[in-house]
Amino acid sequence: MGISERKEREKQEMKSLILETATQMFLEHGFEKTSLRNIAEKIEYSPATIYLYYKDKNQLFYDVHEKGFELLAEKMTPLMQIENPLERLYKMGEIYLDFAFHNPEYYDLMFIMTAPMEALHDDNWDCGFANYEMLRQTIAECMEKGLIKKADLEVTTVSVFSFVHGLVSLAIRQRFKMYPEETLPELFRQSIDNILNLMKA
Amino acid sequence: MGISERKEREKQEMKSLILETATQMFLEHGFEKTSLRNIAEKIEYSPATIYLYYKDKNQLFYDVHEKGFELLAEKMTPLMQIENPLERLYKMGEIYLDFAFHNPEYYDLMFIMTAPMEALHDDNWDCGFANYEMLRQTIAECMEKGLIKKADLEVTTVSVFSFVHGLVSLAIRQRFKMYPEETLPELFRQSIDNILNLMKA
DNA sequence: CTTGCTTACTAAACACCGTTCAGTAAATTT
DNA sequence: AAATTTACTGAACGGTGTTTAGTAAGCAAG
Repeated sequence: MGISERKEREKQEMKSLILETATQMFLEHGFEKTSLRNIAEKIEYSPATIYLYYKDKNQLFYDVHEKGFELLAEKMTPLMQIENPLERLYKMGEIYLDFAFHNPEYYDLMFIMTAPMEALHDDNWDCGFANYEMLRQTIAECMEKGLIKKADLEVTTVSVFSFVHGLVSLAIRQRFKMYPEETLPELFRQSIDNILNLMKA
Repeated sequence: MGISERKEREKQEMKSLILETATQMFLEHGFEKTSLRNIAEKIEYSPATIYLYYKDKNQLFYDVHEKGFELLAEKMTPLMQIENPLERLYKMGEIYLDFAFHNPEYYDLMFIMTAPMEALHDDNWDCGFANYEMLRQTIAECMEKGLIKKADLEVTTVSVFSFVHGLVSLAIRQRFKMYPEETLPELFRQSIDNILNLMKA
C-alpha cells in the first residue's frame, strides 16, 4: 500500500530537515549556540517534535558529525588514485589540514567534542573508519615499496594520525598562542615535512 | 593600619576557598557537572557571591587550569636535573603521559577545553610557557650534543608536542575506539619510542 | 555614641537550556 | 460513523550562567 510508504518517506524527510537545519546552524554559530529550541524555531515546529525523530541532542549531533566524516571521505577517496603512496601520503596530510581549517566546527565535532561520542554506548564507532583505513593502507603501501622505513603498521598509523591531529586540535582550541596566528600554516607545513622526511627510507 | 590588611587577606582567603572548592568539585565530577550554584552551595554562600571574586565562570576555570599547569611543572622541573638530554626527553614523554592519564580532567582543561581560553582576551597565555620552554630547551640540547638530527628548533618542538598531545587528546576524547582500551598504553609507548628513534641522530 | 559611608553579601529575577508528558486534532482504519 | 493511530504541541520541570536591587554589618568621622 502507498500510504504507509508515503508516511515513511515523510518521516525521513522530516528527520533530514531537522538534521540539515541543525548542521547549518551548527556550522554557522557553533555547537554551544545551537539549541534544540533554536532549531525548532527555525523549522517552525515545537522543540518537543525533535524528540520524535532523535533520542536527544547528542544523537542529533552524532548524525551531524557523521556528515562531517562523509565530507572528509569525499575529499580523501579521490587521492587513492595517486599511484605513488608516498606522494599520496603527503597529499593526504595537505587535504586533511585544508579540511580542518576550512571546516573547524566539523573537525571539532568529529575529533574533539564529547557530545557525539556520548550518543555511542557500544564500542563500534564506524564513522572515522573509512578515512583511517585509507591512511593505514597508504602507509602500508609505502612500507611495502620501501618508501618509508619499515615499522609496526599499527604503531606508525597511530603516530601519523596523532601527530597531525595534535597540530590541528591545538590550533583549533587556541593552544598555540605562543606563535602569531599567521605563522601557523607555514609552521605546520614544515612540521609535517619534517616528520615525513624522518620516516622516509 | 592593620584592618585593611586583614580585609585584603580575608578577600584572598575567600577567593582561594572558591578556587579550591571549584578545583576539587571539577576533578571529582568534571566540568559540566560543576556549576556555580553547586560550588556556592558547598561553601554555603550565594551564587552571586562568586561574582564578587571572579568575573565569570570562565575566569574561575582559567585559574583552575592554571593550577593544573603548576602541578605539571612540579613534575617536569625535577627532570631538568637529568644530564643526558635525550634520556631527559624520553622521561619527559613518560611523565607527560602519566600526568595526562592520572589527571585527565586537568589535562582536558589545560589543553582541550575552550572555557579557560575564553577568559583570555589578550594574547598572552603564560600558563603553558614554563613547560613548553623545558621541552624546547631539552630538544635544543639534544641537537647541540648531536643526539638527535639537527632541524629547525621551533619546528621540532611543535612536532614533538603536537604528536604527544595528539595521542593523549584522542584517547581522552574517546577517538581510539578502534583499539581495545587496555592496549592503548602499550601502543602509545611504542609510538613514542618509534618517533624518538626516527629523530635520533 | 551616634551618624553616615563602605563593604560583603544575598534573594529574586532574567533569559536561557535539554527534556518529559498530558493532551489535542487530524489522518487513517474498521 | 466510530474507533484508533499518528503527529504534534503547550506547559511544565529542573537545571544553567548572570545581573540587580536591596540589606545588614563593619568601620570612620563628628
